[in-house]
Amino acid sequence: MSGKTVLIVDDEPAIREMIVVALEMADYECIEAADALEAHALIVDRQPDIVLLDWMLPGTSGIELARRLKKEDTTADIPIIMLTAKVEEDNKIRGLEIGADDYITKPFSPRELVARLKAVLRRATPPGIDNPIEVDGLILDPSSHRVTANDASLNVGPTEYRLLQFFMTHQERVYTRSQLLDQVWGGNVYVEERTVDVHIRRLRKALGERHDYLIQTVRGAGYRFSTQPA
Amino acid sequence: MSGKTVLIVDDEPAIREMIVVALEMADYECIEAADALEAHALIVDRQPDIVLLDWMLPGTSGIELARRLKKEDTTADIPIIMLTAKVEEDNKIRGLEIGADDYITKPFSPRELVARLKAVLRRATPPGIDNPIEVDGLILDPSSHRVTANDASLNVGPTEYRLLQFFMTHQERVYTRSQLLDQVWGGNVYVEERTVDVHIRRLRKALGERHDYLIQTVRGAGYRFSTQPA
DNA sequence: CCTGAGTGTTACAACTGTGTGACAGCTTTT
DNA sequence: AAAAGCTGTCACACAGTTGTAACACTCAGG
Repeated sequence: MSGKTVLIVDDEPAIREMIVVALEMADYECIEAADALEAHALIVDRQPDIVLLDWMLPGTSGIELARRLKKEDTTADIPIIMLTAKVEEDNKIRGLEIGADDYITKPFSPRELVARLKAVLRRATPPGIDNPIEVDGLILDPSSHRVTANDASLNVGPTEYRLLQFFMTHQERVYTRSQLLDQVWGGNVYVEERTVDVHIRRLRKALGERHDYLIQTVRGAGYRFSTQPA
Repeated sequence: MSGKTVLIVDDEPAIREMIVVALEMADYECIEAADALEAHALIVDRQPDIVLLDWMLPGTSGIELARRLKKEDTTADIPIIMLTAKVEEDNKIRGLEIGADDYITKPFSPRELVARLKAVLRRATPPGIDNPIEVDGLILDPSSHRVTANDASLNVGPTEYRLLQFFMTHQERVYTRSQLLDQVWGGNVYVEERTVDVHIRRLRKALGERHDYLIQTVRGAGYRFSTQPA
């Protein structure tokens, strides 16, 4: 039915096995890795649709791997769900900042896992080399690298384009300035957070009055792309 | 109190009867099925909150039914507790057992059964930070940082949002102003207790007449979030 | 009916977060 | 080499938010 491939990265064989069973029942194809290196190789090789990544790994930590994946163009679009052992607020936030698309705290039920997986896969539009996204007449077409509204091409700068693409593939969710810097600018650049504001402004301006409502400010939190007018 | 519906699937009428008695004493509504086919029909028809599923069934085995339920979207979210006759140490079997949301080995005490049931049901709707919480049409969605009623976004300020989130994850219990300051404002700020009153007022106003009954004053004690109109 | 404590409500000044335009350094195009 | 475009940062303007005080109201007990 779905046939999606899931990479499970955890050093505990028992946990991997449990997840594999749960996911195979839900008709996912599973591949496994015990450490970050093996995981990285498998990701490049097999290009899974999503990665389940344990927080604690021997050697390179899970978060380190996540950061690296998000940095490389070929892997940046693969959704990541972090598995964390304890309920750690800091970890959660750090994980999301780095680019994990969701996180689950152990212990979790297989049902919960599958539900989250589905949600993330639904949300994350596949790397869409040529998968135009359309929202309320606004069209972003990655294949032609163009943004269109009412058959008229909009003049959108490179950064604004990436920003818009990220937003359109991650709608209805708030992102902090920090998260946006990680996701759109790419993890390890040092840029002021307020810079995001400026590019948001430029993006809104480029979208015009017809569509600028899509980029919404969430005071004290960040920004959100939503079709529902705030 | 709970009124949850439990489907009991077992081919032994005596065992079903024992379970029914135990669960009805704990205020669960019970429906029964003797085989997989009957069970499947009842699940689709009655949408129970949880399924108690015997491992060994005539015809289609219990695990077969479980797999099918998890595959179909309309039933995948219903938790399953497996009843197994023997203790199987084999990893694969254990994995399958865990593939359900919990399992119990016969013989078991009624008290244990009820305890497991409660635990699974509690996990089924985790008060997780990032799952939307819904009460009487009022929805708070942390991922989009939004409060909605009747498909319309409510205008809730940052502090009111945090306050509401705390209340919705801690319903049916009174909190003093001091406790609320600790929990919502964060332990070490010096703020007058009466400030809580003002934000309660703002929150009520934001919720509107439709929902402001949820925030209840407990004279001399503090405030409470409850679905029962005081 | 009166009283005092507890709570609701409003107004407001200080504060904080965000919008906006300008600008200098850079890179790419011409 | 010049022009055009892009980027990041800043300063200032502006609007939303916050905590507090003041006053109005409610409730329980005498």
